[in-house]
Amino acid sequence: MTPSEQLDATFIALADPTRRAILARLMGGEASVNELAEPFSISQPAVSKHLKILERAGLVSRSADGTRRPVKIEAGPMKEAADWLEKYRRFWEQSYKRLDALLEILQTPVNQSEKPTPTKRSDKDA
Amino acid sequence: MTPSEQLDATFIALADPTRRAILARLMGGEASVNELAEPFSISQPAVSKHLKILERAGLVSRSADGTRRPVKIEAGPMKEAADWLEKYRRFWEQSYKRLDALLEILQTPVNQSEKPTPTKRSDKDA
DNA sequence: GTGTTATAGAACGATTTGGTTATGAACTGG
DNA sequence: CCAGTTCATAACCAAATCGTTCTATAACAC
Repeated sequence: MTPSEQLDATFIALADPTRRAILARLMGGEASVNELAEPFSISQPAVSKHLKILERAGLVSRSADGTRRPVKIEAGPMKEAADWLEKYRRFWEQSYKRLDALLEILQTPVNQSEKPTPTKRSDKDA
Repeated sequence: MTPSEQLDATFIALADPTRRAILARLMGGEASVNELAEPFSISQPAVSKHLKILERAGLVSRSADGTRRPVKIEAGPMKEAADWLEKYRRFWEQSYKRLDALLEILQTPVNQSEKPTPTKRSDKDA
């Protein structure tokens, strides 16, 4: 899986409220499929499908334990997604800094700065 | 739009490599639709659709300028998504700490705890 | 064994996505 | 006014999502 495909799978997995709720639930510890299905008022096969999408992204793992398949949260891919977003956090922080700088410049008395559009006025003035 | 729907829209928007590339391109400054379409070898209407999804998530904004509709990146929703992921970053950092603590506990002489699978470790270690 | 429980999978349907081409609307410039 | 540019929209298609119900598998309990 390429890094881009990994990001695809992770963001797709996070783009559903049921799956985010499943992850939130799993932060409290492992859970079986039926335990996960109960509070969501959706059928068990629907939860199995969500788990497959989460598994595809590497966000959860399962361990066979008899008939149970306890689901456990995995952090790795989420960190990659967070790192990706971090790049943009830096960008918009820079933007705010640039905006601050611009506001400061706009408050200084602007007398003789550069002309934005140097229209070729040749004979009338200057 | 509820916060959950906002997160849905944001993660959906980020779950496509073309849209992530568009955002990356926009970090270099505003761009017109055709400028965005060119490097991706997809049609202009396809880019318009991607922009609509990005706009729905509030990740980009457009300003009417004649026939041009320059596209600009917006930081707000991305920050919300990053904050959401941050919660999980804290979780897995805690997990690592708990793992460290567990490993430490496991190295202390365990005498009388419950044993689910009492492997025959009778006299050597402990 | 039989029966129950836990889970996966097949089959189906409605909706959404991501792409296309063709067309229409709005502004620009001669 | 006419022509060209920029962009959005409509119509369409293939594939994926998200849900359902029904069934099959696998392990446990009796």
